[in-house]
Amino acid sequence: MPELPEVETTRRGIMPYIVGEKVMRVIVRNKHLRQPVSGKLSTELVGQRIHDITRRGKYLLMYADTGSVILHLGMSGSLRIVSKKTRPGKHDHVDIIFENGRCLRFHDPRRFGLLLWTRADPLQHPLLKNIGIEPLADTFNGDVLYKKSRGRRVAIKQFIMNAHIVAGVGNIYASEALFLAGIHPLRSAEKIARLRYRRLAESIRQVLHAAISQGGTTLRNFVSGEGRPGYFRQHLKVYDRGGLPCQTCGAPVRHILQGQRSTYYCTNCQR
DNA sequence: AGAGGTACCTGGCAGC
DNA sequence: TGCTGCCAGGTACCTC
Repeated sequence: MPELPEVETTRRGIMPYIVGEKVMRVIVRNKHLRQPVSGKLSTELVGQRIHDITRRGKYLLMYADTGSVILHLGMSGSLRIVSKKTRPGKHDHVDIIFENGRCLRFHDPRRFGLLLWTRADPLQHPLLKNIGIEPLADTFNGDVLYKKSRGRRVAIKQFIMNAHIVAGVGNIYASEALFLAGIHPLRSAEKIARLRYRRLAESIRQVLHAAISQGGTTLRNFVSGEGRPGYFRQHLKVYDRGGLPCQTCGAPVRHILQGQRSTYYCTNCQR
């Protein structure tokens, strides 16, 4: 479900309700996520205040008094702010309940998500310390991509979806950014010139910013922290548009599989 | 080191 | 209606 724009939308949606608030109780109904939810999450987090929520790639970091919660939504996860009296549904695995009566509810049917408690710097956690550059940071540009791509024979789409290269670009926005940049998704990363990487970096930033401004993309079931769907779906140029005419040239959008993931592109506009 | 495949898990939908 | 197979927004880990 969530790529960078959806995670960022979630972050912005939940922050006003829980930053500065004190945790009263943690309920873990199902601890079997990507890694088991540690009992320390409940024992240590209770009584602490949340000071800030940041994002690194697709990870959310909730900073509390003596440690942090590392949270990932996986393929199907979402976070909602509900009243603590709201009945939990089938896949509502974890609740973090605050003094103000609000509840941060983690919902994840496929359970590829993650909730960890750490007392150390979360950015130094093994899952996070090797994540690549933030595409929305000032330091991200085509030259960075160009340098990292030398000697990389993988297809460019898989290259930009590699979280150790760029953080947060998932399957939807990889296809979209390549379309905007006019680059064929099967092209080998090492065979793309510096100038084209500059255009690609700009396209990645552009599509991520645009998606965030629309509250992300809802294909099936993404909802923000406040329960709203994302409205970027109607702005998608190629993703999930297989067989439909390219909005630039009219040729049918092609759908292929790359590393078991769907890729969409225009054979005419992307070279 | 890089690349490719596999595993984790549930639900929805198309096709029979 | 019900079964089967495939697909889905992610990523870590294994092998070669």
